[in-house]
Amino acid sequence: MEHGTGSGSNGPSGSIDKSRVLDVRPLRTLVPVFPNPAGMSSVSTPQPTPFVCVPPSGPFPTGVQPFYPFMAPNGTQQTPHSFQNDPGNFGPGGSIPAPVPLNSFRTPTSHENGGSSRSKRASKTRASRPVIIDDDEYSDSQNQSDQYVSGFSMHVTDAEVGSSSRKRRGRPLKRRAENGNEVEYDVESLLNRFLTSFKLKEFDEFRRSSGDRETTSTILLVYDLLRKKLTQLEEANSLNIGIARRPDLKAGTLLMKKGVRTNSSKRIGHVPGVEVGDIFFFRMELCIVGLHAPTMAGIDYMGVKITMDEEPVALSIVSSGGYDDDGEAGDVLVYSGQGGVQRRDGQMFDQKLERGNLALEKSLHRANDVRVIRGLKDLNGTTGKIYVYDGLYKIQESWAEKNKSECNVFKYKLVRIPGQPQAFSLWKSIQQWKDGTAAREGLILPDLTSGAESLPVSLVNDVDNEKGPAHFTYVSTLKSKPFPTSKPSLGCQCMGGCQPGDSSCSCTQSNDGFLPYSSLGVLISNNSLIHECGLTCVCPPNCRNRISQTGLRVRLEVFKTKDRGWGLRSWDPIRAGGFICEYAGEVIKDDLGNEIDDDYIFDSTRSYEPLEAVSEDSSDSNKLPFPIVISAKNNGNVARFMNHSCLPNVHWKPVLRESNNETYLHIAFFAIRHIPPMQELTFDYGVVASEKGDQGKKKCLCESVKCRGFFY
DNA sequence: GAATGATCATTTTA
DNA sequence: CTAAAATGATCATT
Repeated sequence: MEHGTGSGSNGPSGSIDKSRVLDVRPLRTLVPVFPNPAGMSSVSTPQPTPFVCVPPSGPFPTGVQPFYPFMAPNGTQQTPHSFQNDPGNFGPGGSIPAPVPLNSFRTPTSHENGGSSRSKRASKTRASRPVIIDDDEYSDSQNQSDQYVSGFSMHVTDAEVGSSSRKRRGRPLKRRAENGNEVEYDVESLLNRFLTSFKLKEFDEFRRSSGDRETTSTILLVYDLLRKKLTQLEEANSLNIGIARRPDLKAGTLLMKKGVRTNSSKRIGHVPGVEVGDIFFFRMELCIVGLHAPTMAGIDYMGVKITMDEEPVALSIVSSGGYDDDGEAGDVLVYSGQGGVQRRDGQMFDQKLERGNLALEKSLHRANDVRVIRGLKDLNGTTGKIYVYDGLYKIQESWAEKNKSECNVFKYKLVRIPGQPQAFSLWKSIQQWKDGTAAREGLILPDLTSGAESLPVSLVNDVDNEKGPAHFTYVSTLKSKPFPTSKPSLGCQCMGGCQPGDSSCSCTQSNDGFLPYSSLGVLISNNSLIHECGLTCVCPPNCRNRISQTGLRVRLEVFKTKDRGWGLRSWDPIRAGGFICEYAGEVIKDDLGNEIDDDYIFDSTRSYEPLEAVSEDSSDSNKLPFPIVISAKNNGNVARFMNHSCLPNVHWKPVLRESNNETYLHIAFFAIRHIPPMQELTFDYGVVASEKGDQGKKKCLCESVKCRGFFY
């Protein structure tokens, strides 16, 4: 059966000439199907697209056949195993197969009502369902309903509405409903506050269906805020519940329901507002920016009209990173199809050529671009994944293999389109620098801190001959002078480290009742001041509330920039809220009125644009208690190399550590957004009060869209 | 046929 | 390790 699939009916040559397939570029002719904002090609950006508007000469020009499964484009047989066992998908005896009929794929309606109308309907469905719980359940779950009061619940929960078999009996319980509504209002109003302050209330249909850089970054920021807030609330409540919840999904659902998403109209090729190399930490993040719509499935696809018929084409895949064998350069990916395993009992079946598998097969023959998102193990977190957008690939071939259970599994070989910025391959290089199998080009010093930090910091120059920055003494922490406190602090008594939801922890209380860091050590507090545990606290050094005291957590490198002197960047990915470093140096007195002539100054008294328009502070105690000016000219750490940007990816927070009658103030830097490896770390130096005139003003080279043109 | 409701498939996350 | 989660495609029904 190796033959017969192609020859007779496949046109003159009997095999597909790959170059011709590529030459035809069938999908270019489909451009009208994917309306895009002017100037935004839906197809691979680096490719020249001179004939975008050429009318189609037909859906299947000569030499390009309709779909034959498992025929490689070059005509070699890629069908090692028999498929005729599956009469549903293949024609008898290996003749022309009959895949799932194309008309079974629903026509996507015009893009404007495609996504949004459906989601409207979904929410209507939910809202209209009665929430009725019988008396027994109510009394049984008295405790639970108390949790709703103290904790949070978005609405009177999908879980109850969706899965309870008891929901139709009994009368609605007012009290329960009220409780639920009250709580719903809390999260609802929280969300509304976010949306208002980020001006997402009047999020228009255009930005919803097609994004841009600012839109995606705002949406991701709001998602992160919301997710963190839900995490915080949930953790504080976990003593009561003790069940794992999914703040990532809940935050996503809330935003989706509000229509706060972008690129909701599906498209082939790049997604506006998402750049090759961007990283994500949750599948939901991929959904809300439209990079990959399914929340769980690994293959995203859409129906594409081809004259009368419609066929699915693949849009993007998320590789889980488990069993992919990639090429040496990281530009090849072998992807396994979906299905074939019963989730309940783990029983395996042959995979079927339907859904995503069929779409990939079609995309192989249509030669359209497929976005690839690489899922990698997060070495920092224990279980988490990092998703790297690795740009566009083309499917080169497909075949089927038998797995251990003797079931057919589809395999798709994807090859990265050349000319795109480095993404996944960069990760591979970095790994090699770390394990010593490859040398970092331009390396001057393996560790400029000479062991002063917990991790080495490389000094690298791959742009010119400068051998390093001017001499300074590396110190890992601020020589902070204690400030007297009004109230003596005894410190907390958390022997095993501070835990969320512990109302007896005095450090938690100082932070408005919530620990400012998540279990992964990521900043989740929005307060403008962080109270960490101090000398008199009994908790151990690895306490979650001592993040800024525990030294570097990411592998940094000081590097020579093209035009801004030395800069700082990270070999490791940093998630939003991740701790980077503190600002070390000497606290300098400015009250003598001395002019500070120093390029290594941190000055908390400058005015800063608030990062979050939403202030969570409940009291004045969370305001910066005293101004601080730090010089890192003679003594400093990596922070002194961080350049200014008007659109920064790092921000600072004042951190207080109290002990007895003294308070130590430190300045800690955290990631504003997810930062991919090797992206320069920058923060906003702030603006000097106007009465000081233009002194110290410098021309800004940050090149961001928000650039003020100068900095201090 | 169109509109709607119900179910299913997917796999990540804690 | 297991359970639970959300979306969108598909199926079923009106």
